[in-house]
Amino acid sequence: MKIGELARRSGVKVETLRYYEREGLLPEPERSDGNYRVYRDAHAERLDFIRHCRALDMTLDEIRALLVCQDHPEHPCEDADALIEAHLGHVEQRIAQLSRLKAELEGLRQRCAGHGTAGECGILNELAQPVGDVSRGGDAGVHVGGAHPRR
Amino acid sequence: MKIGELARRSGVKVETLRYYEREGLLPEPERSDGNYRVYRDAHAERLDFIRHCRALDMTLDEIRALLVCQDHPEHPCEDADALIEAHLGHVEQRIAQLSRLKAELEGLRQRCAGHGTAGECGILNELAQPVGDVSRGGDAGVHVGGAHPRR
DNA sequence: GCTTGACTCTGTAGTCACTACAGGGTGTCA
DNA sequence: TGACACCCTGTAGTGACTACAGAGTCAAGC
Repeated sequence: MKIGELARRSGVKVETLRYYEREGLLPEPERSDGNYRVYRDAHAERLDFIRHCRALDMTLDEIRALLVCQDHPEHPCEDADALIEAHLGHVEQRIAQLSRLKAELEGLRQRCAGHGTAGECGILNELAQPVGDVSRGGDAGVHVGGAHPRR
Repeated sequence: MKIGELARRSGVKVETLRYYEREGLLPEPERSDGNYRVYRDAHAERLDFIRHCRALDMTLDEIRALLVCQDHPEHPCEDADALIEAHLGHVEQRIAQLSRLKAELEGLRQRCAGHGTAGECGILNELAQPVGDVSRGGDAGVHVGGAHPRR
């Protein structure tokens, strides 16, 4: 199948497929006479794996490491286990952090009735205070992103 | 005060201060004879505001919008309120999403005892399945990042 | 054979919020 | 005069894509 069909089947954009190939996640497929990429089912399956991992918010580096495990089924799977464990830790940390943000935002919201001037607004006045202990401090190694989309 | 002192006081790196100036978040300070930036207390206060907003995971665009509200204290503060409300929604969506990921990761972890080969590993086998309904679908406009740090 | 249009190719640049560097200038102290 | 800390501008790198320009390929219809 050509790249467009793989894209439609998998829900991954054509540009992203080429990007994954450049990044070494998808092996280079054979080429047709006209230099078009020709994918096989094995590519589609590997892509399922990658998509599944990305849906779990893993980085491409983490996925690369898991793919190495998958490519060596005779090796012990401790590395894969450790990676999932660590990633779970990151997700939990991020949830805790966002929960703290949520609490502060709810507090902020309550400070304004919504029909005064900006000068009297409790939200703006509160934000003008130096950062409290809600800060994102301690992010080191969390690797689970913030509140904004990446696409 | 010079840029280094403002950086030390605020905990924001020198390069980031210059970046905020380029981005129009911090007004251009006056310059000394030697072309050094000379900051006043008003700059430090505005920086507190920005830092506070960043700690709440707002984008620079959102912060810019809030700064406009702050710079016009005579205007009504509805825009600021709406922005906080929308941002809170994003944070809540992201928490819900990460909670789903967490549940799936915990399920994955249970599938492997951790002392077999990669070929038998329940984690790797599960990841090889196409993405279920855990996908990040519906991200549109969430703008609260994933599970990885941005610095 | 020719045209149209959908598809594909490579390569480059943009996104966000910084961060890191190169190559130079300034200020202060001994 | 030299050493050193600090500052300046400008450029490029990060991750995971996304978007585009300019060119080539392929099948269908005339």
